[in-house]
Amino acid sequence: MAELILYNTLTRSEEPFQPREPGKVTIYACGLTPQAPAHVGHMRGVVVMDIVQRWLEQLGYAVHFVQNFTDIDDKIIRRAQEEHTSTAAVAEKYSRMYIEDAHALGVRLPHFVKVTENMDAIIEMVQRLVEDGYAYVVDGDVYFEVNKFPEYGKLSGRSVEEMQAGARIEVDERKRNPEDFALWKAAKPGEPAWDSPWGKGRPGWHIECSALSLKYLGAAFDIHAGGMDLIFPHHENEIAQSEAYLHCEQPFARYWLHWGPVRLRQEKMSKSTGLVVPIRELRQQYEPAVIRYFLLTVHYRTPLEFSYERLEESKAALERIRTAYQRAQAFLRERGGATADATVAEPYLQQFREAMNHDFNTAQALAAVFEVVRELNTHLNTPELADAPARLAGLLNALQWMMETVLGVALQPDAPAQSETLNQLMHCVIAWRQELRTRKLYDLADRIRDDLKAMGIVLEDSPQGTTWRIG
RNA sequence: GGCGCCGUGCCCGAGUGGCUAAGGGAAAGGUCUGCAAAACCUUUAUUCGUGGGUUCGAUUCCCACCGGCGCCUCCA
Repeated sequence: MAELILYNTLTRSEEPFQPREPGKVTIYACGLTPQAPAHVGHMRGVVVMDIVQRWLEQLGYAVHFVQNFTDIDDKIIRRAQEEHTSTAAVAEKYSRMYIEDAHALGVRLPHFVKVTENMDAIIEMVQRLVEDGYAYVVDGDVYFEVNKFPEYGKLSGRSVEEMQAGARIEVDERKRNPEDFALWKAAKPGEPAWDSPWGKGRPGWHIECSALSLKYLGAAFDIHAGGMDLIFPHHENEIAQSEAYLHCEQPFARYWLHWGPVRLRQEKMSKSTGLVVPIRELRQQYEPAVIRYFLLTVHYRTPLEFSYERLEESKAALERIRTAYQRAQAFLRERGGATADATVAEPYLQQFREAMNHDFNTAQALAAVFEVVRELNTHLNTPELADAPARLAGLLNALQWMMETVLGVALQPDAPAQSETLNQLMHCVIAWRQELRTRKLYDLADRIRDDLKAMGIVLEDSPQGTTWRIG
């Protein structure tokens, strides 16, 4: 196994990755509250985690990846009231949409878990925190007492004193310290509620991720991931309550991975500001592969500025990769295939692996992809080298592995599937048109080309013959 | 106010204490070609926000300043 380096928010440095258990990786990512259609910012996280999972698998690990749905909270309750339906129906509706969007982007779905289906684990955890003196009960609410956990602030790099200095938290008289946070909230009339030792209520936001990750992955699982905006307070609180629960004998998670925000007009894309591009909407305009490519052009921790100009650039860049891929495929098809020889591709594969091993640097990995593309095109342009189809096949395999297997970007556009019949038909059409060109009947030859173009089939003439591709 | 991140060519965006500062998009010129498209080659940063410092040597480390952003409240 190659040495994977990843950036750990907890230590603010890059570290060699060593899993809890050899050969196995456990990952937990905070999912979303399904109460509105997902936007591009959500999808960035989804795609980043998909890449992480894919690359770990390429390194030979068995990956167990769990993600939650916060299917009960204030916003869902409000939404249910607005839509005159139940909270369960709201959560179900938007969870489905989310899964559908993720699936469309070529994401391999994680093991989803829901809060409402794991109430027992949550209550058990809160109960133990109360028993152990880390939490206290007030009027049916349960709060975690931050002062009981001396390491509070270690993830986000802030201290309780600092936070009190800049206090903007509204003071709740019933809390012992302003920073204390709710583990359990007493039910208000008309709200969905669950029985607990403290009366009817529902979990606070932070406790669910701790309870679910510990239940499904166990203490000291490998990677805990989420958007950067979750570092404080969400992940800070998760650490406090989880490590308190574990009696500070084990760390909660070994590595903390956070992806950067997507911005729109210099501001974070977020529902609260209304600056949002729903992924549904974007999917109407761009095929999933282009959206995915766009998300991968920047390192995952860097903020990504959303713009249609950038998407157009991504589209053009992907087009370049696909053209080379299809030209090479067509060439090999004509030769009846070849045994792959990977020696030409190996330096680029090496470059690609190094980039991915360095904290999943997809932007850098794409440079290797384009080196392969150039090499492929050069081979195709040079008849004497083109006599080495084995090397072409090797490059083609490398390209396919990089783009499709690892990055998950489809090299065949969403178009009618290429069938053997279509291949044969195109073979004939090209032969007929060649005959016309030989007889200098260019009007007819051009008309064939134009008509096919209108159907989405591109013909390209070169000294080595005519090739076709869908595009 | 506190904590943290960032500022690289026309645009986007990797990166490193010293090797030609990746790659993509765009533009211009060339090659190929019946034309078109694609492709290939060349050109667009003696320079990496500004000013100091450390060092034999800094875009890369430290400090200050300017500019942008994130978090401190729900947030992917």
